[in-house]
Amino acid sequence: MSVGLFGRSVNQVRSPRAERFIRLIMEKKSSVTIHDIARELKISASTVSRALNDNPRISEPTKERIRAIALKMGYQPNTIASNLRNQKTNTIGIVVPLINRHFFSTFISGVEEVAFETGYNVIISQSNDLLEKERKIVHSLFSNRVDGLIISLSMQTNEFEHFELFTDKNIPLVFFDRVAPQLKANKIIVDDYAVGLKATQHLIDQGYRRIAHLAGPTVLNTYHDRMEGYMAALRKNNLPVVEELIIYNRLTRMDGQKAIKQLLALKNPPDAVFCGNDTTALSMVMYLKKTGVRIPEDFGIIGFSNEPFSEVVTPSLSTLKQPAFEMGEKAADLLIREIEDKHPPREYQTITMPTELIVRESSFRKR
Amino acid sequence: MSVGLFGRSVNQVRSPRAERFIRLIMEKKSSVTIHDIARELKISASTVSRALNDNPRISEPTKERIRAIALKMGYQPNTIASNLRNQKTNTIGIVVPLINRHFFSTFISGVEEVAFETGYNVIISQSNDLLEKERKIVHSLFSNRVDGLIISLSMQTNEFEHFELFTDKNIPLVFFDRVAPQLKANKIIVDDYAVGLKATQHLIDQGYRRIAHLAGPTVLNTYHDRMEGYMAALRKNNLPVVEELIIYNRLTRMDGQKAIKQLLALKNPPDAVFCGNDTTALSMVMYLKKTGVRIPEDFGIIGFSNEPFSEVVTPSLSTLKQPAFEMGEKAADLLIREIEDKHPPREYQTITMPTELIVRESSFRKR
DNA sequence: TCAACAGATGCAATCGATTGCACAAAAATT
DNA sequence: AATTTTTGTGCAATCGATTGCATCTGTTGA
Repeated sequence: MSVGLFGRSVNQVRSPRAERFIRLIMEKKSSVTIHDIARELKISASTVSRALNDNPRISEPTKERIRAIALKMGYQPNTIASNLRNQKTNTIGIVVPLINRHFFSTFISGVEEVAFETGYNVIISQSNDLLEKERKIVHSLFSNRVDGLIISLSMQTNEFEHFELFTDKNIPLVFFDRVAPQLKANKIIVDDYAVGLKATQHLIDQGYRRIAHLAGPTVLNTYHDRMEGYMAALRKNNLPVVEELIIYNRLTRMDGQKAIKQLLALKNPPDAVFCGNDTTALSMVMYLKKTGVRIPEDFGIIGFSNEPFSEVVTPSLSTLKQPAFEMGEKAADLLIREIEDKHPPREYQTITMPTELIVRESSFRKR
Repeated sequence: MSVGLFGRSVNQVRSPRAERFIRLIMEKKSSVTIHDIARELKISASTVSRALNDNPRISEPTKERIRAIALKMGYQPNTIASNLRNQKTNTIGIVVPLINRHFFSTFISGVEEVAFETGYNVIISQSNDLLEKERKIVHSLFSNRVDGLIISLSMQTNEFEHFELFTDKNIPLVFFDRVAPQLKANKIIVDDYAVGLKATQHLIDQGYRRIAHLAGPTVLNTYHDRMEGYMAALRKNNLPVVEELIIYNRLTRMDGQKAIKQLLALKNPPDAVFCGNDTTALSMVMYLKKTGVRIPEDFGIIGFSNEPFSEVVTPSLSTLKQPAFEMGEKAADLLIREIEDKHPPREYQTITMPTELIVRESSFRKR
């Protein structure tokens, strides 16, 4: 019996070791583990683990020996194993509608920078503005046990059940840009109402009197609030809010062109427009140039978000700048802070970032 | 003794369960595991695992019961545990110099799309063009046991030891855009020599005769090859290669402005320039407009990479388009194929993607 | 009636790092 | 000299999913 047990124990120890050995020598395929180091130094894996984590319970000379051998053997810790044991992945997930949009990629860049400094990895996914894809991604990121999630909703998102995976388990969640008011969670936004107000007031200050607005889907807070701001500015200046001067669409380039045609076709057309983004503002500029309307003399335009092209078109585009990079930094900061301060019961913050009115040629006519 | 042992065994078994139970009920903090499902159905975890993986060894009725309960209990698999056991993470790493550059973010978008379809996650990092950060990232991605890596080198990268982590263990690696010729690995590039040739030939065809070139750091293949192409085109047309007409710098906006000033200050200045990127081409256009030089009549300009702004500046910028999105798709495809076809001994591919000459106003003067 | 076999399920080890507890040796205290 | 305290290590369980092998039940065929 005793022999049997011994035999088995040899089996347990030897056979996998032998296999590992073969793999190591023959294919160089496997990696060095703390057990390999332990065996080499005839000590236990616990000690190796503690030494490499600089645990005070291990003596300095032992630590030295272990570190030296670890380096020599080319040891690289297996983060997966560590993650499993620690129930922590040091990874945060980001979901954006589309990675290659300037605002989003700049935002991500900000997140990544803070995350890297703090020792976090970033897993990025794009929802392509599809609810179904967003759902899958959120599930997948949960299964990958990200420590927290930063997300801007897809255009289609109108229910939020998939986020309960996170909220139920108290996994930190930060929404940004496109958020839903009913969600109890942290949010990073800009004051879109103020954006609408500032943009419209600027046009009024420049002497435009019949101002149109091209809005995105107003189920999204960001477009809704901007429109409210636009209307508030008109009222404040005793200008009428005219139904036919407000157009709703998805703010693509084509949408911009369609909208400007539609506006100019009115029997009483506008003399300026506040566009929901720079893309549509740009397509209007192009169209107006082609048709010989003078900007800003006959027609004023202001966009939103300060795309890279806005500064360099002719005429250059007035717009409002959102601090994308800083928003990313802030989001990462907020999220990581919450991941690491586990104790205090959650209370949700909404951080409003400043926007900056950038006046360029497309709306600047001195009186 | 026996009581002692029993006591201990109770401790081992009960105490964690009890703790889990408390967490589950009180804080809803923990997750459902296959063991929870197993206990619920009074079967073993193995069976649950097999059922959820649709293993034929489990009978259909049992599978049904397990699936139903799993759904009801809100089971979400723990990918970490699975990864550890399977020695596979279904994750690929991407390293780019800067995420928020149009070419890179579009490339990433392409990678992400293919990865998502194939069931892979993507971890993204930016090197900020710093070798030291690139090293850290590569180590970190290795420790996270990514199944493969896609990378464009930082501007500083002049040694490649850190990639041995991957090559030694036969972990697939794809370089793109900025690659090093000495690396034995898969590569996705554009034919930069052809780029230089096409751009320069186009300027010549438009009647420009004294053509300058603004090049990036020629240690990088991409800039080197482009310059070679430029020189080849001149020679082919019996035009002299003039030392002082070739300027090397890092291709920032400022660099572009400095370069055009320097060129115009020559006693025999050029009448056209082929810029290493659109950014510098743009800053030249801006400068020339300001100083009253007519484009394209007096001076021709062509850039590279077709940035979003290139189409919309006045005059619009001639350039060459690299298929960023398609390159990303291709890279992901190549990488994943290699991850999954483990058997065939590696042979390295270099895939050259087509570029497209886009002629716009900045270089188009019909004769 | 019993061996041979197929089908369904369970046991226990495994992936690699971490950690509470136990324990031995050395140092400090009385 | 005897006892307590400190210091340094090791043992074995744990995280959750997977899987080779063993086991059990029921069926088929000789």
